[in-house]
Amino acid sequence: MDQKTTIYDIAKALDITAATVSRALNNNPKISEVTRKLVLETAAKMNYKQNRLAQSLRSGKSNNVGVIVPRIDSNFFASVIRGIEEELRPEGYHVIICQTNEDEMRQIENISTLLNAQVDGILMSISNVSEENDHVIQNVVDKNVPLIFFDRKKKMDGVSSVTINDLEGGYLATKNLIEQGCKRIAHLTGDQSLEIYDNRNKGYQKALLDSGLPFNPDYVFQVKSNVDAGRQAVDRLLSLNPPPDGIFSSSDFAALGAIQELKERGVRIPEEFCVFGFGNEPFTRFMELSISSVDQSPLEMGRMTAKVFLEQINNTDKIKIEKKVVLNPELHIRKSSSRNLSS
Amino acid sequence: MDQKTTIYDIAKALDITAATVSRALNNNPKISEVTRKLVLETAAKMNYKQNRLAQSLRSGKSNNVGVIVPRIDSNFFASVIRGIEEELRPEGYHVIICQTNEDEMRQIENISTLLNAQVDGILMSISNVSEENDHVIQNVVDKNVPLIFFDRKKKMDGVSSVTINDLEGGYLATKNLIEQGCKRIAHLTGDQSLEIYDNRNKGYQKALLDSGLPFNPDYVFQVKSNVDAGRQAVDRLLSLNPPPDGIFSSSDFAALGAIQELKERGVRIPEEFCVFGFGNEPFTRFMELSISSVDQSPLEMGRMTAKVFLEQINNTDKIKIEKKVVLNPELHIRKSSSRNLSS
DNA sequence: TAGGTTTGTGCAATCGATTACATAATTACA
DNA sequence: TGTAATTATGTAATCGATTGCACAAACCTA
Repeated sequence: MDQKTTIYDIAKALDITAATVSRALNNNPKISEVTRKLVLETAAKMNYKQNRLAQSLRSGKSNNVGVIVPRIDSNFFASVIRGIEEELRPEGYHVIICQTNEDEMRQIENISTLLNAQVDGILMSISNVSEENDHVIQNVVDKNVPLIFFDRKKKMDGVSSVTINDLEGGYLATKNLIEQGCKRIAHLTGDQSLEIYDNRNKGYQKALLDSGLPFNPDYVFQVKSNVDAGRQAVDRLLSLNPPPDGIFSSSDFAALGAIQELKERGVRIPEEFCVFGFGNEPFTRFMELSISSVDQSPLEMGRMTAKVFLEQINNTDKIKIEKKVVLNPELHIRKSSSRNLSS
Repeated sequence: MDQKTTIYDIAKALDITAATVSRALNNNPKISEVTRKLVLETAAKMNYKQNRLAQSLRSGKSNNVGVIVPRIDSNFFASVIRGIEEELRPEGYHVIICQTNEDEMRQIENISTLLNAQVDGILMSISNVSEENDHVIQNVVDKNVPLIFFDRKKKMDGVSSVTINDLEGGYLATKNLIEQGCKRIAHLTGDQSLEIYDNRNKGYQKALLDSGLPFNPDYVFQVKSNVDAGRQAVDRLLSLNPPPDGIFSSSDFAALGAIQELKERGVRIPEEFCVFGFGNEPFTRFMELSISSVDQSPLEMGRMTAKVFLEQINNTDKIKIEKKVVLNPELHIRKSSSRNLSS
């Protein structure tokens, strides 16, 4: 009853061979119109569904692509995945999701099981950079399985990547704060082993330098990307002498925490203190005191990542393409950094 | 160079047959310890990776599970998927993501391609209810492919589902508004063909009834789940005579829009007007005027959906299990519906 | 030492679809 | 009418792993 009909069943029904059925179904020009029609009709009648597994085994293409992210329940990653899925579905690919939870072992496991599953490519945002990881990732490259990094990448020969210009994002956000009149801008950064945070930090420093403002290392805190971390950072920042009058946070969540803490302490935003976040999380624009933030165009990033993969998989040359796409960050300037400047 | 080593390669290297290699790798007790060790060592040396496609074709199990959602970039669905992935990964399953974008044709397409790909099960939140869809979904059941609905389900024999008690959620939220002293509570609902909205609506009406408050059809609007829809609804609600003094919205986004519009019109929340949302989106607790909302425990829903699938797939009896899991909604009462009651 | 077990491997089919090559049937053309 | 060209289909191998059955060797047991 839940028997699946195969081309053999169709063949038997029509007293022909499976080869003919296969050819008819694949529009092979060598098949007569009569037979083709007969096969198609019978296939429909018998409710035939192609078995992709068999096809994949034969062709060596699974039509599956693995996507590895730290977690899926973050607006950013979910949006990237949406972009990837929308771009790959029309091309006949299925998207397999793997989460690492920022755990190195899981990342290694995921890569390994994806390779076992014969995925046609791996699109990933790395969680961790370590020797062992390097080894496994290099393995993917050696196996000639297209690998594309997005957002959180890793410097590797022969690996394409799609990122945003984090340095520019950090630069522009900081510049905005400076233009608003902030003189002592603090920075909340993240795990420095990840390029994204390092680059945002560099952008921040470059902006200070370009504007002739001093760089004060005491104003830079490495925090987790959550609300509490932002609150705690403010707690410590306000105890400094002099305290800062602005924050560029690499995380919207930390920026929110900072704002909450500042408000509780009676600091007026943006009049006395400006805040700029990063990530353009939905809540940043929903707040009554909306939060300025750098948009990473995750949807576009996902689409682009998928496109780079498609280019790579359809590339028949023996020369490997190494493509580095860098998207431009976009500033969303909102109330948290908008003083009414009259000058 | 990117040649993949197969069990035949290992067999050749050791001058034995592939059958023996396969058995050794699968810890078949009929293999001598000497051979087993030799095979394992050689496999490691040759960097052998099992080809899951071949294995799947033979066994008829792909170890892939398809998850169909309207969209992935929503906090709710992303969290459910997180739960599903975390529960299924340890069991050796991969999760394939499909989005329908609420488009019926795409839903049909997705189901179809997932079946072609020989997934071991389909977990879905339906986008649409139509004749054609019924047909395709029934097809899944007939093929004996485990099918589980989550959140947005459909009444179908033999299909398990995991939902929350939406009626109870609507009831409790409305009750809360009543307890706060609201006398004329409006309701923003969604597509009535979806059970979830219908049930929340029913819960709302039941709460009114139980409390002896009149039900006024003019106070019920069907809206899209976005901010603008909430604003427009308030625009119309306030023109009624008498206008309502509270809103229970089936969507957090509409609730947010409603609040924004009310504030702009100078209506004080929660003093003059209370609002209760549904979904417990992250922003609801981040707002300065935090929004009361019904939590759907999406993570738990995802986990439970995966568990029900596992039970079903591991069930060897011929009797089909039809399991209906209903999770309890949890109220998160926040400022938007918290008057300081002294009585 | 003959006959019966046990143990470890090999043989070959199977899962379902595809395709190079072979071949039969038909048509074309001189 | 005979031969070449064309057309449509069949044969069988292949993708990689698994497994029922067969079988040889070694080990027991009376």
